[in-house]
Amino acid sequence: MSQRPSIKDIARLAGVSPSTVSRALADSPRISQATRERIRRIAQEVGYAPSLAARALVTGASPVIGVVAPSLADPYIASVMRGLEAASQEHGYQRLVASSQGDPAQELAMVQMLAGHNAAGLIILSSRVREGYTPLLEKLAMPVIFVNSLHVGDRVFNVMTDNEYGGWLATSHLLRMGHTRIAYLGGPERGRSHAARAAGYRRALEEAGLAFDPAWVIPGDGSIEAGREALHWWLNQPDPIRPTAIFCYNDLSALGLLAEAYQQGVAIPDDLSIVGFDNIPMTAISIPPLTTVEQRAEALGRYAVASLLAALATKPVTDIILRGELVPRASVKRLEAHD
Amino acid sequence: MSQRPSIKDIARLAGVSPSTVSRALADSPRISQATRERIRRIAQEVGYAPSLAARALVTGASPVIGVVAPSLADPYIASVMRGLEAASQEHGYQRLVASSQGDPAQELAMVQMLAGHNAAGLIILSSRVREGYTPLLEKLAMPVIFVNSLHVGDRVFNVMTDNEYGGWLATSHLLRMGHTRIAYLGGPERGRSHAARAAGYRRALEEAGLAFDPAWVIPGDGSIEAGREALHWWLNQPDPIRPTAIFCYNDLSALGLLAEAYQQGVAIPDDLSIVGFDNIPMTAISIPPLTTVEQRAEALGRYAVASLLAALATKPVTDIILRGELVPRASVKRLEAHD
DNA sequence: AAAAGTTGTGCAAACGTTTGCACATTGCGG
DNA sequence: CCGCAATGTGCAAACGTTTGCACAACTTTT
Repeated sequence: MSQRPSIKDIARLAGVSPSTVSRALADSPRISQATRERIRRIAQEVGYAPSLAARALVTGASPVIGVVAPSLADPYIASVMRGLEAASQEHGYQRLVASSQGDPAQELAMVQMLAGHNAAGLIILSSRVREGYTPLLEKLAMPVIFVNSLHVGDRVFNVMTDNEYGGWLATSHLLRMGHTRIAYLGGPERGRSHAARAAGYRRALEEAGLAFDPAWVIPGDGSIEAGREALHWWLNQPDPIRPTAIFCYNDLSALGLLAEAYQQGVAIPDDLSIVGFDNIPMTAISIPPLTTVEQRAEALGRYAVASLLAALATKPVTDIILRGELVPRASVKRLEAHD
Repeated sequence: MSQRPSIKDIARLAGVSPSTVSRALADSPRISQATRERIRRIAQEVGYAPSLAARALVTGASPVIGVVAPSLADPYIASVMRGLEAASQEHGYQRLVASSQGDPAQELAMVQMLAGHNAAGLIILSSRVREGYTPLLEKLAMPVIFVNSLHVGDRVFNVMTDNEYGGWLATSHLLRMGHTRIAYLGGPERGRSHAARAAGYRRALEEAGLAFDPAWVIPGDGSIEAGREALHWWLNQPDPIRPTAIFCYNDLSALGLLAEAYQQGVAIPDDLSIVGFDNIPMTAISIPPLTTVEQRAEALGRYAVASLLAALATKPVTDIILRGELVPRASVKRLEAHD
């Protein structure tokens, strides 16, 4: 048996027509119990696996969900993937995963490719494409779910973390703990999440009657390295007006900051308080454990699949916005009220 | 344009036959320059994207590599993925990724499914299936590369870390640093890597004239939690003969051990020395930075793709074994030689 | 005992490509 | 002016499924 067995081979062995085999395997009610079982048994014996390509061709859709992510190395993405993974598995869908390396052009190319696979639908994580999606999305015959970006279109839906709220939450927490000089370590410039978290940071400050100072928005890209550099930025600030706290775009850079602080002899949280974002697994075991904003990444993934499935069933779908909670740990110090 | 345009639509618009369109798009030399360009232009205009399902059906293979991994949440797997990702992208292959949640039965099911997609080949990471692959592999019409497990078959090849050597390396390092009471925190029981690392651990001990004591192989599964529990195991050992060092199956559990030690007031490395395995990014920023064995995960991924491509081109392929190096950091203390 | 329904099966078309082969047109040498 | 190669294009089969329709063999109703 050098070639994979096809439905015809089974038909020959069972002495029936290919259509009967197809129906027997698909549990059609028009097939007698006896035939069904005989065919099933033979299929089992020869190790039959249906050609999904052929099936996709005739039915016009295959049971795969196309997933595009900017990177697979990011633990936050990994968590979303887990949610996607679990939820899609439960519904018998597989995933075709492509990563765009954070490059908008690549992202568009990946989407084109996945479309060519007759994917049932697309899930796009943290898109780096801002404009320029619309013409492409219109050509796509399948529904598209964006996770943590915001796009509009005919069969386009969104599932997101309320990043503005998250940024506000983190900053408010620092304010409540008595901090007034709070910096923000930013994320990837083109990402929407970064802009929203920054906006929440700004709103919290202004609500507290504090001025927003663009000089205290530290450029970064969400990497460990960016966190290390942020610590040096901090060290270079003139002492009296130095920030007492930094809210970081994500946990990864917060962790980098923590590590560098340890090496440079800066005590966290005594000299400097830190808040992260995402609540990745590592934050629970960092030293000190990191105060952060839960982002419910796994839930994000599950909701994305749920929305896609609903769209496929042409049920009504609405955009979903998830609010995380603050996870207070040990990287923030309560400051005395000075008077 | 509600439906995706097909080759026939283009043919009609260009006033030629579908076959001519196919050839023009495939750069066949039998098509005149003029026709080729006209067809190209039209295809561009209508936003034509070929149906990969149809192509797969007739050519019998599609440009996707099936990848099976036990989990996507593991940073070591993430690194291998990055290598796979980059290398396959470079050669125009896409990846269909499925995760088996560490369950052998699921793993087999995933392989079946990927076969149904006419994948060009399969790459299987850290397989949890020991026997029982052979009948399936024989039916598969495509080459299969196993990463960090060991299977044999007609078009089956292996790319692995020399885990036995790695285990030996880690243990030898501890011995060289003066430790004689060394425990091993194990990994997933069914995984081959665990067995090999344990074997290396044992060999190093025996070469040094020390007895291997099965009671000092702490059961674990490579999770952060397993590391935490290992610390409590250590605390429960009677003091005079307590191990002075633990070699951990992977960095993740070593990191968990570190965190728990910090919480319980156990000083690393003063009270206890730790060596991990994998050299995941986090080890560089843990406190203290973790001594570990580099596993060259990204290289593993690249080599896997390279082997697969070679097998597809029916070039000779040999199994590849990668040796990592010890990455000495600060989690191991040098013990005085007691004369 | 004929008509009508029920049950199980097969035929053939369709999905969008690729590709071996045949055909038509052109230009060339003899 | 005929034959022949070279060049460009089309026809039709094939890939492995699914599915609407037709049909045969029974079973039930009248």
